[in-house]
Amino acid sequence: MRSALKKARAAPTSTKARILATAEEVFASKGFDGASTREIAAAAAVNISSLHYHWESKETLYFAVFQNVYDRIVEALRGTLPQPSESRSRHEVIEQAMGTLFDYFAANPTVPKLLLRRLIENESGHADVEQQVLAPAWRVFADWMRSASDPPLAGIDAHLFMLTVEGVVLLYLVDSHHFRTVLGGSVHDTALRRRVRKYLIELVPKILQRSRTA
Amino acid sequence: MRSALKKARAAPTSTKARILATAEEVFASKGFDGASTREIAAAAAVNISSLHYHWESKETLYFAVFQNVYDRIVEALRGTLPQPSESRSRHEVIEQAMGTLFDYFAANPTVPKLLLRRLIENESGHADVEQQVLAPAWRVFADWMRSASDPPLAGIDAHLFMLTVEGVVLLYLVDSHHFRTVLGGSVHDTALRRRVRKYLIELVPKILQRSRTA
DNA sequence: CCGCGTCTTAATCAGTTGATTGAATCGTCA
DNA sequence: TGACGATTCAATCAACTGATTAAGACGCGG
Repeated sequence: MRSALKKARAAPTSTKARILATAEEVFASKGFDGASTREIAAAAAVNISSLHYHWESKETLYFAVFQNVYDRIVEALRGTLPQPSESRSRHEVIEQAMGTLFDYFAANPTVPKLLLRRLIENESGHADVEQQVLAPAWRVFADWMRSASDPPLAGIDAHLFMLTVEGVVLLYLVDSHHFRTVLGGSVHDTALRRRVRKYLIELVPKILQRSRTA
Repeated sequence: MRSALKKARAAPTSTKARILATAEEVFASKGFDGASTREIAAAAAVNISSLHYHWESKETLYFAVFQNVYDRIVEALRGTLPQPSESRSRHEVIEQAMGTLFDYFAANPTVPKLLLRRLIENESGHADVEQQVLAPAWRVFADWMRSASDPPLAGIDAHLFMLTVEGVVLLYLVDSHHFRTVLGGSVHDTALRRRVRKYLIELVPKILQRSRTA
């Protein structure tokens, strides 16, 4: 698991960055309640006091992890987000966004796990993190979708579409035993990953089609 | 939250059943690590000793909850599962299964939360529960899909299709703050639920279409 | 060399956790 | 009445939790 992280991003230099990266891994695999500060510190080869030196509490560290994750997602998606003066075709934009999202999640296996975890947590107290970082990028895309007036985008509910895409990509990259059983292998195996990636990208135009019965 | 449960199934009579139902709610909203046996017992208005009288440990209770949930899902889906001598059209079967699944999850809000939680947990130790209860029903459907040789099902990867359906339905019914923000309301509001339900059912034939670029 | 930010060490705090004990109580069925 | 399963009660156990304290050590720029 350490190797996957190294491949995805540069090894953290400072102690603070190393704790943050380790906390991301532990929180992703065990959740907030399942992970203990002592375990995180131990996994990062760092004293617990160092952890509390940089962050006020476990909760602070937890949301620092998410802040960091969201920043990286937005950065990864920045190139694919449509600009006001945009020449690419809709299909190009959407397929590229889907592909980028998929590749990023595949290269950073902790991210889909964390996002899915956050999706189930229901304390609305800390919704700010998503609101401030993720929502703006999301809104750009939704506005762009709505403004495209000719088929095949017209008549499609932008909200439902994007939640579907978001959800499907997320789900396929949570490498659970259930998915491994059904798919007959890990999504992080090269061959299978390519197949799933192709499937998901080809899924987008299908979803965007008008319903025949509507 | 208690009212939704009452609507979905009859109020549990025995103490054991009441503990099980309460544990399902608490585990669904707080997860295994986040829930304490004391809290479950208190919520069920029962002494902790009663809990340990019926179940050996917290973990035993946890998987008893899942055993129960899986049984109910299979039972709810039983009527929609295609029989060997089946006269209904493919579209009918699939749309009915999708609708049934959606309605059951909507009426039992704890279920999608639990399933999604279980999807992230990565200790493969207790995969047996799913293997024994859920996998058989799943296999019936997959075999049936594969055996349907004429379009529009031919050429579609049954595994990827079913995981997609499974995932999308699950995700839409986890009533997270994120989804509430994006959708502008709870999925458990009647009007919105109807819209999402229609969208999802109409999604199925789209997904099943052959890719134009394939 | 001094000072400052970083980090370590070790000890300790009160609270919660899952689990167990042994005795007492309740209802019901024979 | 008696026996038995179900349930309660109060107390206790060791282990772990997040967090804090105070003292010291390291390295680096001024």
